[in-house]
Amino acid sequence: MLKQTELIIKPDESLGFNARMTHRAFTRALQARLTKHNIPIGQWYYLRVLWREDGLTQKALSDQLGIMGPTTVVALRAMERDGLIKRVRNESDRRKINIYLSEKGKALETELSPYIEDINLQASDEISEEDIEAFKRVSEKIRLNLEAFEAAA
Amino acid sequence: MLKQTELIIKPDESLGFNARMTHRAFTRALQARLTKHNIPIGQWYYLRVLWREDGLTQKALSDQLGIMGPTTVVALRAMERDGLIKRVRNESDRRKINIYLSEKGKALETELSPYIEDINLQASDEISEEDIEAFKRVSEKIRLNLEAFEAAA
DNA sequence: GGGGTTAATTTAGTATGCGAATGATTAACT
DNA sequence: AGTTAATCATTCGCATACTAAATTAACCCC
Repeated sequence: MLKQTELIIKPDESLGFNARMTHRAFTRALQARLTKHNIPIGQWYYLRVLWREDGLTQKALSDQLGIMGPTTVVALRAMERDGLIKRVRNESDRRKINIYLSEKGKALETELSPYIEDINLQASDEISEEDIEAFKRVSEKIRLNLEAFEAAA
Repeated sequence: MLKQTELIIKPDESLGFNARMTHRAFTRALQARLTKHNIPIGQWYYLRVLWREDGLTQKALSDQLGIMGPTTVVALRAMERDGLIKRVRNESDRRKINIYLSEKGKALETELSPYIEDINLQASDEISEEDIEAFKRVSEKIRLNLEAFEAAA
């Protein structure tokens, strides 16, 4: 029994809803795979960056991932506890802490990194190259638009 | 200092990363506006559906929004506490609980619903109609692809 | 070189979200 | 009718993520 006011955008047609659902689909897919290795998805993000570039500071990690500092602190603390990383106070600027992968953390790359390839491959199945490009292009433009919007307010 | 293995997909080029960042941009934009009205974003989702169709069961709300039952329970409990909804045990099937907006909950529609319009408008600024359609089309296809993938595993 | 500002990290508090397990009720099947 | 299965809501424990505020360290400017 719908109300007469059909003017309200149906949730499932809005850009925000689409972004939300798509993000959750990726998260679920990835989490399902990582659970087998006892790696929470929140740690995966940091591992992935560190595999490419070891020794980053917490700030640099946060910035690259678009994740707030406090969230990073909690994730990295757990990762150190689990022996995936070492946190080393920077000697030339003692405000900073550099994050280095342990052997265990490095070794996970071979095991885990195929997942992202798998998932991206599956996700883009039967979607044209042009559409994939459009998706990325629109994603980025939306982010820029909303950032500009926030900045203005 | 990048490692020589450039084979790993850069995070910011993967579909998953794009979906994640875009979702967060929407969330931030919406949250900033809702905070002024003391409405947590987790309650907004339910309000939005109820404005269109009042009296749905918790299960129906969860399904429409793609949110798990336990999350819905917590959100609706807070909403009842805040006087936005009434939870009424269904008489013909006493397992169900129907959710009805209070006057206060209904009244919020006029105040809050413009936001989603604003944000969607801003988000889609300077993006062609075709690209918007492609974004939605790809979003949905990705979800279907990943669901099929999960089901297979 | 002191005082104020900025930067990086941390703590505390709260909200959101999931999976697994449980309770309560109804439906389905002998 | 009585047992079993399915459905809806809930509780619990944990992970993720934010804001606000505190802490420590570095920088800058007079």
